[in-house]
Amino acid sequence: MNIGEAARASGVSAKMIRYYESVGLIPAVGRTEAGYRQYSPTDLNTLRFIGRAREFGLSMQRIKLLVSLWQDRNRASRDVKRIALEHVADLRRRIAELTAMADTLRDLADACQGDHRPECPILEDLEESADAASRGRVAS
Amino acid sequence: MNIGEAARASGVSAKMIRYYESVGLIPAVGRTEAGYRQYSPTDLNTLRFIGRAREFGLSMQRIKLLVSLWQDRNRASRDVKRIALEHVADLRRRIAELTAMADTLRDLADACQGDHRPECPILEDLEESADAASRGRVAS
DNA sequence: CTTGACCTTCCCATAAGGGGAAGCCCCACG
DNA sequence: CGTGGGGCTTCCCCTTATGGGAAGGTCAAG
Repeated sequence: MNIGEAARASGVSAKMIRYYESVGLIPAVGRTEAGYRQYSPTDLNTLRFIGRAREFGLSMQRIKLLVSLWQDRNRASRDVKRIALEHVADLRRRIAELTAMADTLRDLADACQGDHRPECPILEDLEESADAASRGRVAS
Repeated sequence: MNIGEAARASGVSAKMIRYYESVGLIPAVGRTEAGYRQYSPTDLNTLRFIGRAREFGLSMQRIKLLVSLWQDRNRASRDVKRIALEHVADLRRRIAELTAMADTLRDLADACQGDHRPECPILEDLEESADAASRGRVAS
């Protein structure tokens, strides 16, 4: 199976398949005499696994670990679970950051008339808090 | 004021100040005969404004718009509010994505024993759902 | 045998920075 | 006066994960 067919069958672009190979996420597959990469059904499963893991937002680093565990029949589920929970913790941290941003900005926008007049609490906050924020940084 | 002092006073690194200048987010400031950039208190305010806006996760694009509105005394608060609300919407979309990832992964991890045994619903899901996901992509 | 679809590698670009080298500049201390 | 250390300049490379595209080789259908 050529890379294009593997891409269509796995949902991973040919570009990314080559990239995953280059960074060692997947082993280099066999080639035809002309140099075309050849993919087996087993290779397809790996690609689909990776594509699915990407949908969970897992980093290449963690996916690399997961793939090796996935292929190791003697793995301990403990190790898999740890990786998953680390990622969940990362996601929750990121969600908390974004939520704080959204809430504050939403509050400011609520206080903004949003009409033809120039007065706007959003700009005032960005301007005024800047002093406090920079003092905070200097002090820390 | 040299760039280093401006960086300390604004909380924006010298590296980023030069970057903001290079991408046109801030105008090129004056130079000494030796080529050193010179910053005025007004320039500092702009830098602090930008730094604060970055804390809200706003993109360079939107900050560029905000800075120009901020400096335009005849701006309409409507325009400012629109930019802020667009960003809030972006944040909420991103939050929803991350939340879905975290919830699903957390559910899978909950179902995983996390002991020495190899059985793990996390890996099984990544493996099995891959087919459905790729079929979904092919069909769409 | 040509044409077009496919494959290869290589380079470039993204957003928002960080790291660091080479070289010039400035000031203070001895 | 001079020298040393710290500050400034530009330039280049690195990051993540991905897309775009050029130049050139390959394969299969007509």
